[in-house]
Amino acid sequence: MVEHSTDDEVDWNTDDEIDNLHWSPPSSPETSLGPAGTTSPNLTHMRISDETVARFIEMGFSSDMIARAIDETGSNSELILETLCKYTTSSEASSSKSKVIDHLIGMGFHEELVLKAIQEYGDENIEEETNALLSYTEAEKLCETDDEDINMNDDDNLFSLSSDEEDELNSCDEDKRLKDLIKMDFPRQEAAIALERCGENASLGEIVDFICAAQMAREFDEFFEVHDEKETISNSKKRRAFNELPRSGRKPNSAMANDHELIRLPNPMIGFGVPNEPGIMTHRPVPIPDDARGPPYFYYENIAMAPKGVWSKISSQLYGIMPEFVDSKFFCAAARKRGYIHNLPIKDRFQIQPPPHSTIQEAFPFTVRWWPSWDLRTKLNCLLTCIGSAQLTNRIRVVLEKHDGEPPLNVQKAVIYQCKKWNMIWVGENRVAPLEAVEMEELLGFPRDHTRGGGISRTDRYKSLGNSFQVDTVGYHLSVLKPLFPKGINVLSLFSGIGGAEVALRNLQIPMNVVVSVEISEVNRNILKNFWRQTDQRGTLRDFGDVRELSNRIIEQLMEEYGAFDLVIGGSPCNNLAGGNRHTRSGLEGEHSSLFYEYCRILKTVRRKASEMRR
DNA sequence: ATAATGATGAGAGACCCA
DNA sequence: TGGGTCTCTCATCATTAT
Repeated sequence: MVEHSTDDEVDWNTDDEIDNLHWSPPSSPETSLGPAGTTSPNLTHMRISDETVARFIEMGFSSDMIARAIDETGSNSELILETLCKYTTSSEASSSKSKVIDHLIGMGFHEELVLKAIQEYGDENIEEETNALLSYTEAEKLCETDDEDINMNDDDNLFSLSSDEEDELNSCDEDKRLKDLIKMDFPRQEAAIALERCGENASLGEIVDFICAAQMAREFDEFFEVHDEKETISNSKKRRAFNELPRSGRKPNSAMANDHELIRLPNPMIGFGVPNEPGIMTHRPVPIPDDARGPPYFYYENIAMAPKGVWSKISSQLYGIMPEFVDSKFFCAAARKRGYIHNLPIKDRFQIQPPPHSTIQEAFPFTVRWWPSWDLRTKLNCLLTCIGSAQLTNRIRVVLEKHDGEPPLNVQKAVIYQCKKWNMIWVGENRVAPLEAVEMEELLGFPRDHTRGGGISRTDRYKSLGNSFQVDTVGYHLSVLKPLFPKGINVLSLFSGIGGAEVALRNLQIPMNVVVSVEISEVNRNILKNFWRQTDQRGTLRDFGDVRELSNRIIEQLMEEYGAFDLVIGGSPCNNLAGGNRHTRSGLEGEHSSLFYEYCRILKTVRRKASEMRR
């Protein structure tokens, strides 16, 4: 056995094994490793006893919250309990005012309103602040509506609202169309909005269609009691505000030069809320525009950490709806930071039961025996498409075996760096290993062996899993569809992959009457077909290869054959957006990621055809 | 011919501290 | 508040093995 080394004695730069293999992180290895990002303190290694932790868990607090409370208060169990209670009652886990501000701004509220709310309610209670902000927003909407109502009453000519001379030139034609619509018994206000939204070139039929779609959408919203009718006029203003106003002046951003670089990620990344965490919202801070309301509903997904400007561009192409950024670490034991743009209601979401294990140790109990006390991870990083090499795990074993007992800090740091980088877990004494595919399936919420067999190679299996949805996260968002479609749902699933959307709907027990799936990979299509057969689905599964070959005509034919789609769901390729891509991170216009525009094309075709069918 | 393997950083947000 | 540092990221490609 090699003699124990001190930190000073170990020189990684002169160690042939280490130096040649680029073990150490690029920055200074002397800095202490602290829990950050997706990692949090391992409860079993904290200063308080396991019994105390177990007692808190029995009391219903999540391990994440407990870890955070310990972080903040130290080892005094009474203080920890007090802090935990504060979390649950005050809905605020962060003591930092700036974090609160960032979080609220990340939700989509304007900074001015956030500061006002903080001033009135302090920075301790996000729930009250959220309510206050919603009140402000509602009040603002009412003012805007009133203003426009007054203007409209003051002058019968709708276009006297605008000082823009160009509008006035067109006012005669639009005025005639407005009168036509009123004669058709449409409310004046709705007709005016429709005229404004559809533009001067829209036919009367298209405007009528717009109004019908808006009315139908409102009926759904009323069902969920999430929408105030008076907000309609202000939507376009809200959208402009969302896209154009600086979202915070507190943190100057060099990239704020244009409109497409203003969307910021919320911290914590919980979107409109996640189970077991404070801050669940029942109203969107920025309402969905009339022309984007469902049905049909749509749900779009891509990576959160896309290059600057990408999400603004995506949002602008999808009716200006604000993305909901969620990290799946709040749903399972692995991080997955993603943005979702959808027009689903957000009230009364529920989690698929049973929920997944929330820590690595709970998900993979066999690792606990081998997990060293100096590896504080409780959550894995994002599951990617590649795994760590066998050689790397061997090097780690060899180096650790040189040290009897706990290795020196710099060795620990180097090992942890590699474990985090390659998402490896402890499977034996001094032995780490990348996740097995079946373990990734479990973390992502798929049935065991969902991707196993049927002709897929091991490499492709990892690739498919790395590209997939986290089922529980998506399922939580889709759960609101369950009461809406008790008799089943027609789904258009684009970029289906291994069928994350389908698995989520199945877990939610929402019957799938028809699923039209579009997926370029044959092995992935086969995986979905196998799932369909294996789960005894009664509905119809149709599959297509390339989205570019799904012409508008084919879409219309499918809708005539099966009826309108109720949900269009999919995440377009992220290859050209992902941070791990060294070669072709060319942004949304890249070879693969530009297929996003196919999603938009298909969605618009589906919505247009659906409205025609309604008529 | 197909599958497995290992080498290949930059970009951007989070965090820390003066 | 701003600058420095830490941290993480739905990957691609050439080479080697099967």
